[in-house]
Amino acid sequence: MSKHFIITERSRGTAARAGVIHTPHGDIQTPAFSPVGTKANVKGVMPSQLRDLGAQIVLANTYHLYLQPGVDIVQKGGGLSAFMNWHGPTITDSGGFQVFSLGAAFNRKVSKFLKEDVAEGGELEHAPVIFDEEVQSQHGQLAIIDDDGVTFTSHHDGSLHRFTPERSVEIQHALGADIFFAFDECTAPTESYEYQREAMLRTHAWAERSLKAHRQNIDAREKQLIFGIGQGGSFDDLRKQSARAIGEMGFDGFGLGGSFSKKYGDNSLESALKMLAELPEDMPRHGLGVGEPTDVLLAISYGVDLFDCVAATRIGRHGSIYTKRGIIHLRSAEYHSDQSMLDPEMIIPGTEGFTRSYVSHLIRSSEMLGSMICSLHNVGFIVALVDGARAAIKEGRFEPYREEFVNKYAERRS
RNA sequence: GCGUCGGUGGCGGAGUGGUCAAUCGCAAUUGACUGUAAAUCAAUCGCCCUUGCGGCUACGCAGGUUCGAAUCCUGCCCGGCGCA
Repeated sequence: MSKHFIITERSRGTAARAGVIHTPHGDIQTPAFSPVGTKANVKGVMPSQLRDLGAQIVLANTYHLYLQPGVDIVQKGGGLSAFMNWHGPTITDSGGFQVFSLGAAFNRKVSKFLKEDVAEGGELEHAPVIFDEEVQSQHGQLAIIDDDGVTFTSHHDGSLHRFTPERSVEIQHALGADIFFAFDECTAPTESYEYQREAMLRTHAWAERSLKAHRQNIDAREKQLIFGIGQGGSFDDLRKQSARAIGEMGFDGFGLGGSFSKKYGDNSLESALKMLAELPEDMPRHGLGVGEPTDVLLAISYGVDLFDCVAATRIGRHGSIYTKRGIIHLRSAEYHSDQSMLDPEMIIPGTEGFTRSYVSHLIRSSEMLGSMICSLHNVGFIVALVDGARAAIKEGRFEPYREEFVNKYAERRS
């Protein structure tokens, strides 16, 4: 069925597999990690460096590029890949996650109309806004969901916009990534069963519409792959139901939807991963936002082929790096005069020769080079980790590879 | 030497009779960050302990006024500026 994805090796004892995805911009050896370049750039890392690290794909975001610089600019630049001078395979996320992160579906908070939204006559002056107490202190406001789509205000200028599945697909066609996602509604694992089910069903309906919109564009369907996203939160039956529904629609691939932040508990990822067993075997699976080292290996063991995650660049920018013995915070006094190499056990191309003391100084003094070095290291670390997993799968030793890494990674915590 | 302004926590700088261990910023310390509204955010930041709307010592130094002073008065020390 799907000529674009071929599984070449399977791991014994786990669902891990290695394969290759064919795209117009080149083949992707899977499993593969995609650094996140939300606004058509991986923060602090040059495309040439990404290539040196062995990164094969970059993921960008529909919501952000739509608002800035605008789809037409990206299009005139030759499409996402050329525009950002990457020239390799790219993925775009649909904007569905923003529906969530902008506050809307956060923590089952009741949406309410703010006073300012209502004019004297009692009529809405502009779109109502979802109000969320948890994010209120940091951010203002946000987006509102209905069955047809999402209305939101730009975080740049407050202007009003609306995304529907059709609109998201249209924008993603214009951006021109090799792989893109159907518009979905992401939820927190802490949502109630009722809401989780509602959001899942809405996501399925949006998936159908996204797929239809994609198929209607004869040009785009030749060049781009569309992945449908499964949801269901922390409920096994919903997860399975969602996987089956999305798996049967005829998508080119599957996106594991959700938010797996630690604040939702340690098991939210693993319970969601079980849904993958319900999918057609030869369907490529993408773990959306899965990127902590041990999570990546866990996901691979469940048959995930692609990943993207902001963590590598975000924690790097904030001065933390992955090591085989866990995350370390370079800002810490512990490393202020530590003359050892950044990570003696994992030397990433481009970071050779930098000492912990030096990078600690850069971070402490807010020099951007510090953030760049740490980001580069972290992206390289995850790419290498996944490369290692791929090699291990091919050699039939994925489980020992994973076990060794996980054990060592946890050492430091005690 | 005279005049004048000023001396507050690691630094900068509020406070100008009471609820001040002292707003705030920086630095420091620790932590968070998983489809990026994040080069962001949070906590701690005089000493002691049984960590409590607890005890103690603090606002250049020494006295004084007052129920009560970082805040008012006197003297001294130090610094900036001006005049000699």
